[in-house]
Amino acid sequence: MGATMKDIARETGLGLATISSYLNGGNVREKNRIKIEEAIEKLHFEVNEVARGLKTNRTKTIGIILPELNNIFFSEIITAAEDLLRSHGYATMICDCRSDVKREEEAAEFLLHRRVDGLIMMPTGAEKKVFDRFRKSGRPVVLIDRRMENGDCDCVLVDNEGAAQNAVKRLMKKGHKKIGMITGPDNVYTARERQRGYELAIQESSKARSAQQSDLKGKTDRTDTKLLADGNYTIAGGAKAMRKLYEDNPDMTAVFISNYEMTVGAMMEINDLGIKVPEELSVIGFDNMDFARAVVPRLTIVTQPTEEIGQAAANLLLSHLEDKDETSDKTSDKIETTETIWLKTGFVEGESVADIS
Amino acid sequence: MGATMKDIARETGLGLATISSYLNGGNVREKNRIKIEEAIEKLHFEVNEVARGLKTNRTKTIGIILPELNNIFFSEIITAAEDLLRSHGYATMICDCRSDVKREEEAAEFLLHRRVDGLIMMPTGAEKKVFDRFRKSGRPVVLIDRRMENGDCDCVLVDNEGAAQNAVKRLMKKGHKKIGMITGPDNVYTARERQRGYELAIQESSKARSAQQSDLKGKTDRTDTKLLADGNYTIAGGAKAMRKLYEDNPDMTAVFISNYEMTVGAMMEINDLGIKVPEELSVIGFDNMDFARAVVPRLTIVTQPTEEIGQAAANLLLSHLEDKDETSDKTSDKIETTETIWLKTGFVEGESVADIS
DNA sequence: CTGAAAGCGCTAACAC
DNA sequence: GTGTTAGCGCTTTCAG
Repeated sequence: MGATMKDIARETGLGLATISSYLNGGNVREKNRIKIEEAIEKLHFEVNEVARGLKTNRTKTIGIILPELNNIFFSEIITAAEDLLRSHGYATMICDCRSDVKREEEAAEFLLHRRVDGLIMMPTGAEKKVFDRFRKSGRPVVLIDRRMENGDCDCVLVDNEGAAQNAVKRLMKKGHKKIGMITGPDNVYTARERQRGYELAIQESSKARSAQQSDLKGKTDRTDTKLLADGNYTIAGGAKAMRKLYEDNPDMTAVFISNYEMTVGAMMEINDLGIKVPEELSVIGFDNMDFARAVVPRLTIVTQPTEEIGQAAANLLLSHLEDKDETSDKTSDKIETTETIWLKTGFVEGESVADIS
Repeated sequence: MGATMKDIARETGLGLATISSYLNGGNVREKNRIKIEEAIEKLHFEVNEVARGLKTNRTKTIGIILPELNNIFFSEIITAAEDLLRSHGYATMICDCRSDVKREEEAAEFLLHRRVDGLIMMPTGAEKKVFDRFRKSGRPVVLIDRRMENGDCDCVLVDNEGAAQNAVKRLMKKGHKKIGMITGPDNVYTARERQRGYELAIQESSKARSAQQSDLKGKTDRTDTKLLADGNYTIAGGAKAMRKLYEDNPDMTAVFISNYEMTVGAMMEINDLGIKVPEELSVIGFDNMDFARAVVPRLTIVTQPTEEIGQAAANLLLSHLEDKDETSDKTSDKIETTETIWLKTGFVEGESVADIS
């Protein structure tokens, strides 16, 4: 098959070390450099990264485990991460676990055998032990989007709570008081955070009101559970939740939907019910600009900085990888502190929120 | 780090060949088998696929090059292919070339160095030489979606022409005569095919008509170019093309849009123009069920069997890979005939086509 | 069925 | 700087 270093050593009459040195950016005498380059050209030599990996115990490959590749939110993140990683010479092995915990574990096992140098993971339900074997063998792990329970692990997160709180506050500023929310499943980290943001906004406003109206003081206006409906982060769930909210709350003037799939579902249902947006109902959705722009009226949405998330994860990983290359083996098992990067969400105004103040 | 075969040989008192045989499914004496399994358990041994790859010259890794990971059509294909490949023990290295020919070449180079066993590629603009180096070194290549010009290469294609023709015919059956089409860029294979399907349908119907009306016989009714508008396969392009068609053809009653992005763009424009679908204009779009269902009225669309495309590509590749494992080295350079798999598109009825017959 | 030994293509001391 | 040498962890003859 392909020519090896030995071949080009023979061709040039030089030793293996010289060739290796050349290939790795070392100093080589000018005329030898030319000879080597000619031989490489002539023999179509290309380094065998597999052999190099065996020797250096570094595959220059990053594993990525995610719940669903076929999902705009994740694929945007991966695109950014893969791009950055590859520009640093790293390949990525992507494993889609279809939101299945068992498959997720298998994927981790698979990547472990492949000896990837590091792991980026958007956990489905993985327990700590799943990725702890990576870290025990000195390979860095970066979590995205969802935090582990006992999470002493690097991660890149978005301020879900703040984003939801902000969205709801904006509705309030436009005079909305009865605001519904379509929530995600309880067992998903981001879903809980977003719900908490909503609740904080509601509580804050009721506190402000009770401060003004002294007669109401002390009376705590808790979240009205009728205004919450679980949409399970799916299209069908979002549609069903929308209907429920609408039927249970005739006086609701606005709804906040906390992920993209549910936003699609809710819009379908809104259309089926013949509700006019924003005249009869104001809507704030989540993620995916394209969809928001294709709907009538254009949707006001919370956006997540997918590109930055992917880049942040890749950079975090790369910094660990490069650290390790520099420090000697003796210090490599020093206790590393974990880092959490928080990124801000965005907000894009459409025409789906009415001012009723 | 991890234990090696040597460690478990020492632990069990057996030779390396026995361990290797066990690991590769060979026959091992029962009591030795147990000893080996215990040692593996105790030492947490796991095969090093990198070393194995160096020895066998087979990395069990497939390279995938695609124009855009962040695209539902491609990501659905990849998801299916990756799934199947991984169930056969193959990892996938995905390279997103951002629809850039230069990046595409770099990706091929990159994967070549990584010694992937095969390549799945959805070409952006790659010339034959880009992947010919794979095939020269005996590694199979499967092309998806777009055919190469001088294409003696395995590929998985969809009957774009037939799909477009069928869509237009369905419009005709409902009484539509002035049917517009939003086309893709000339230099993309699928765009040309879809346009040809449209033209065939138009020509066929005019022939049928002229057969009935003898006075028109011989008068060839060619495609009316005013009814074609290039949308560049993008959202913005689709919107612009929609507007042009609408302005140029006051009597147009239906439009066929030939990819997903342009469908989104066209819908945006249709909404901006205040056109009522299907009362004033019938619409047939392309790809992406979710979008079709979220729009009012539900869109009638042509669908592509993305899952099957991915599976077909993976299977084609796997069949070559397994062939090679079985034949001896002497026969491995036999001339292989290339195979092309054609898949049928689907059609999902929505409520965006009116019967005006 | 099992053991010994060679070697895949590369890097990394170590001498010169 | 450059050549020599010894492996990285595995598979694979070849004997026994």
